[in-house]
Amino acid sequence: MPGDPAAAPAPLPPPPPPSAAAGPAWRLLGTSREQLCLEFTLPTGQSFRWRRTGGGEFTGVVGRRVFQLRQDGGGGGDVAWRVIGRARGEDEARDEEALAEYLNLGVDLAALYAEWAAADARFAKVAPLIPGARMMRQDPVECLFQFICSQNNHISRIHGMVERLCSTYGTPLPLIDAGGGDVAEAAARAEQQQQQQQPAWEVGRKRSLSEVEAAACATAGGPGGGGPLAPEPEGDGGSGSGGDEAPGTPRGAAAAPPPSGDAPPPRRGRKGARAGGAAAERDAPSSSSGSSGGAGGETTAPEPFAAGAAAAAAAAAAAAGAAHFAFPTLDQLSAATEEELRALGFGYRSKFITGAAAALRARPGGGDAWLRALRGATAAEAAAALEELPGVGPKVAACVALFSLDKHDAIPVDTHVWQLATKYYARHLAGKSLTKKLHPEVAAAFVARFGERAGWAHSVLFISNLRQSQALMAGAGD
DNA sequence: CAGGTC
DNA sequence: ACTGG
Repeated sequence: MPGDPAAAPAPLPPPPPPSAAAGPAWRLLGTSREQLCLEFTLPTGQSFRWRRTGGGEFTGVVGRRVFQLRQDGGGGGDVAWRVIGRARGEDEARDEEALAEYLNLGVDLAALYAEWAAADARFAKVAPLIPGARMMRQDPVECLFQFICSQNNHISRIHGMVERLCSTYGTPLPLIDAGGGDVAEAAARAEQQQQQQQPAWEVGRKRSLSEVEAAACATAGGPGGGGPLAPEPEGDGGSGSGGDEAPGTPRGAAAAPPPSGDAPPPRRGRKGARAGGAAAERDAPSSSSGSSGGAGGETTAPEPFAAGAAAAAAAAAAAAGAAHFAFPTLDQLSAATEEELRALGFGYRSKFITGAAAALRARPGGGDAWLRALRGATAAEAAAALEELPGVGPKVAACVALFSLDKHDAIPVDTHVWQLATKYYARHLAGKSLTKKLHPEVAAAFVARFGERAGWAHSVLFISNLRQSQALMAGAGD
């Protein structure tokens, strides 16, 4: 047990870098590491929209705002934040409110840890190594489509898919002109590091997540607290970062060379003809595109050019320099055709995306409201409703329920959670194989042990397992 | 062969 | 059965 509180490591730099760097000023969230650890929250599989953009710094989009977050290495590990991009119409005064909601800051995580530790000795043992693993509260639509993309997929690829979905169909988010005028620099930096991050959620990973963890959330007298707030704001200048100007993007659903392999095909940008950020600002108003009830293998082929237009607009904006995009709305998403998505590398998930978008839009009152209303439903109701959508099974449904619909007791059961369950929390299931019927049983086992926020607790255990396996692999030599 | 949904 | 490793 590395628990030596008094052993204050070293004098670490003060919380937020005043205004040394370019861009908006940083502000403090006022949280502790035990309440919020970015390293255990942002890149652990809940969302695929955050990327590392510097030492211990994360950049991601929340709603229609582009946030940057970094954890204070000193004191209690407060989180510094700022907004570097924002859609027109979004009130700056509400930035913090939006972030607080997204991070579920109203929930006292430390108190929950204490409860879970009291209820489970195993949790008590591993939890100190995984402080601040907080459940986020994402937008339901964004969460749903992210996890439809996640099936049968690796994290790195999911990241790419989600990014392509956003840059192709989503609204570009203009960077804030922070008076300084170094906005372009910030954009370039954020953009250049897009392939650097290494999420965790995946077990078989052989990369080292350890070093990164050590840097940010290593707590409990761990590795000297690392150097989170590296005093080197952004000295990294122009490392070319390779060609970002990929030629082909999805044209108007035309015949695009299917990127057979896994090579993440086109990124975005294509020819930077016009500096149009305005063009893509609209929401495809194609009202009801007639498609409905096609929940299955329906191939919608509404207006070919509508999709092309949306894609082209976003592509133009991207080429013009936009580096961040809001997740596409259902209207924007419905402009996508299966062929187009396949060309973008979504594979067989393409029909799930178009199918789910169509099915949602067919819901009375709109898919967005329909999904949001599930926040008021029971976990079982929400799961059942979600599983009506194409491409959504028990696992994806649980992810959406837990990560965006306030179903804090939902348990996404994948093979790793299954192992965890049969080994510790539902021994009677050992030996069996995971079938759809057993999902509820597994979930019930976790709830029985951890209570109404079992989903949150399960996340801590999951991350712990990742770390554990990685540590073993690192130590085993091979 | 591994993961999820059909 | 499907798909990417």
